Amino acid sequence: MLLTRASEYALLALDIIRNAEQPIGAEQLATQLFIPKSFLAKILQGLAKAGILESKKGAHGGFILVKNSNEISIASIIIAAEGKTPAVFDCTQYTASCPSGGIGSCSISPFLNTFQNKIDTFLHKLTLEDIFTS
Amino acid sequence: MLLTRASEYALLALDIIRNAEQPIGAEQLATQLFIPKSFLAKILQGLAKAGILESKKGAHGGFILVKNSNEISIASIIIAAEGKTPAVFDCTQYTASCPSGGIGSCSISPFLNTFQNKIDTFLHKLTLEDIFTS
DNA sequence: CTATATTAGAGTAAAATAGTCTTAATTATA
DNA sequence: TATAATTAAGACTATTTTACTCTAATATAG
Repeated sequence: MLLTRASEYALLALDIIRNAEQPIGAEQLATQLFIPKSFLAKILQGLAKAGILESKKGAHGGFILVKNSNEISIASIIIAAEGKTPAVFDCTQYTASCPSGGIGSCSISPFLNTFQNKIDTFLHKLTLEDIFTS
Repeated sequence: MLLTRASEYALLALDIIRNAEQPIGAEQLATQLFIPKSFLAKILQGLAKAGILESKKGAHGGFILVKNSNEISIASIIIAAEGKTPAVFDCTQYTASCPSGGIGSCSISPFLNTFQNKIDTFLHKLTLEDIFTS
């Protein structure tokens, strides 16, 4: 699979956060979504580090959006949630055993690159607003 | 990652097979590509079952293409190699714990479906000939 | 008949996924 | 200022997937 549960949870949580007026805590989000709190908390931390969310500590703290929904790309959300760009196939992971001489020089690299670019472009053009207002 | 090594090896092997006149054995392909023979053999079996390759047993046996390169979609190759369609995110895998009431009814399903369709379409339109003659 | 191949299926080691748990830091409010 | 609420950080763990291997059976050219 291209995406893991981290992206799923991130997007589900952001849909709630974007419609809220006040900061929402990890616990409330987790309860509302029926997902594990501590795992969600980790994901929200990542979104905050990426500058997508602002976190407020202490009583009545929680998370709020930093920008408008239409200024947040789905790509940035997924990259923050996954910790990396979602890859079609990552040759660099197998550096030591690349059948071809060097990374990116085998017969299937052109296809892999084209495919990856399609995905990157799709995700960068889409915003948080786009995917929920269909 | 969307694809695993099975797809990588399948495509690399098919590039060699399509340029050959005679059946090529799993061993020769594995040697030529510097990849494990028994693993490749398994993948080639899958391609044969899918009707992409014809396998010939016994001495001087091996694998040959059943159709022309431009009649074999990349989708069919990848599905045969992976044993399933490459999925963006497979909700059905988590049936028991779907936060939303039912599969396909949560707030991110429209996005997931659109994304998946983009990928499916891309892979179905591409043929084995396309990806090597660029 | 025999050497050469694929076929089928079980088994396995390493890595990734999907979490948990604990301790520390911060802050609103009584 | 004490305290309850809340995020932050990092180590730890169970389960699943990936990427294989191995063995025995089957088929076939010569």
